[in-house]
Amino acid sequence: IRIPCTLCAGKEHSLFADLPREDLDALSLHKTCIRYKKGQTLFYEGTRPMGLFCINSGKVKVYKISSEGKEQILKLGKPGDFLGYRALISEEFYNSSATVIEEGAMCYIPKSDFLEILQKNPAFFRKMAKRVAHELGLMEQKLVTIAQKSVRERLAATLIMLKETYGMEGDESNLIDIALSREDLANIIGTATETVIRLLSDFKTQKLISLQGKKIKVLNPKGLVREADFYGR
Amino acid sequence: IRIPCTLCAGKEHSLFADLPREDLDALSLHKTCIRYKKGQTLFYEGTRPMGLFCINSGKVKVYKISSEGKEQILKLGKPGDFLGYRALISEEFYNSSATVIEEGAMCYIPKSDFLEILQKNPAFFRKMAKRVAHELGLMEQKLVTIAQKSVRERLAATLIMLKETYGMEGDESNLIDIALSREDLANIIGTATETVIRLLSDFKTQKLISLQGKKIKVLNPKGLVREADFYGR
DNA sequence: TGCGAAAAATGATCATTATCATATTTTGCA
DNA sequence: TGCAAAATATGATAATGATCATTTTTCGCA
Repeated sequence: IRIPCTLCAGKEHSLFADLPREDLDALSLHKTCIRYKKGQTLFYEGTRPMGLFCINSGKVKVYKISSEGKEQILKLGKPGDFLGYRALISEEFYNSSATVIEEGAMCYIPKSDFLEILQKNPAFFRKMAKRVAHELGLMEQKLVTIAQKSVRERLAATLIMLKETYGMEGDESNLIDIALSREDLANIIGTATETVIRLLSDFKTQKLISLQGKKIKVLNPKGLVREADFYGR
Repeated sequence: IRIPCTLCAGKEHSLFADLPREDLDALSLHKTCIRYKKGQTLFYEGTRPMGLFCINSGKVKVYKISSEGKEQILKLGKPGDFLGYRALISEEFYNSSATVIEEGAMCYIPKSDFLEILQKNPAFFRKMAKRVAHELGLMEQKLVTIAQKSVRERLAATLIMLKETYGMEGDESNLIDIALSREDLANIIGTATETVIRLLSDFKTQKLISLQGKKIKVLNPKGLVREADFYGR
């Protein structure tokens, strides 16, 4: 399953989008692509990064484990997304772990190849720096949300976000197409699993969502947005 | 009060530490340095950055205002620190505001000069990128702390951090030397002012800290660390 | 130096959410 | 296909922390 980066389906929407062909070839040269099953881990918090992951297919959660052993999900990765570049650029160990939540193929580009392209292509380096700076902004926003919004508001906001990012094509666009357990959802929001379950059935009662198995369908996006913002204050 | 960057006291500990003289001169060329009083604002969330701030003296809080109007402090700035580079590198508007909490002098380097040095000095650009990536890591850690630790634990951890960063020289090293109101402290931790006040007097009862006016003295750092980690779990 | 406003402190009460216990349902897989 | 384990669901209870009210103290400044 070794597809050259030049032919990768996710390329156009990725950070590699407008890399010149020779750079892409250089990155493809030593890369490996492996299929990962659900539950397998790409890298562990506290270890040294030796390369860059690129998600060809499947989905990944990136998370930290707190001192009490609880998992906090920082972001979700989908095809075309890169993982591990923060640690490469900051020259630190991984500060989070990444585990596959939907089986798929992951490419792995050795650190040296990636750093070399960064070095010799200033435009690409600027793009990476811009991305990291953007993500810092996102993370700051997430922090404020967790610090100041109620669990109910955060769940509503997360469902909206998931619908935007993982909504299916066409008429099923309201179906959130990602295999998240209630526990995962709780670990994104920063709450207990039971609380998520209760609030979901609340939202169901309010006809904001419907639950078909573990898949969640958003019936009333505007209503959810309202829940996310104030719910009546 | 216009000191050239080459002679600035904070330079050695700042991101400008090992810039060549000519670059420093170029950055000094059009910079302005103004005294700001407590309460004055350097920049507002949602506005376009036109330059880079450098704190010569005084202290600054960087914060976001949530939709409910509550303030969340993201970081504190001290002499030698830069503010506003995230937005310049990500090419976005400011996503936070910065207000002076202890009067002092702030230098302002026009965006164009800063970007020019970034462009022509790749080592400096790498250093800036490394810094932003490092800060992203810090912000992720803060998010986990807010999501998973109790207010008591977070307050203890914040006091430890403040002691490390703002402890005075010599024998008064346990005195936290920064003019933070109880409300500011609450806005760092993400809680209500009254809760901070109550917990502080708890810590005082436990002889972990003493309160002299608004200044806080850490009497038992190890005890505070224990509070920050588990408090008996 | 003293006044008024802001900040800090304290008390009482309430809401949200965590935790623990226990069904019930779903799912992976032998 | 069926069984055990995992995930989901629901209930009861407790704890944490927010909010509102009020008093006391501190501080800026005229």
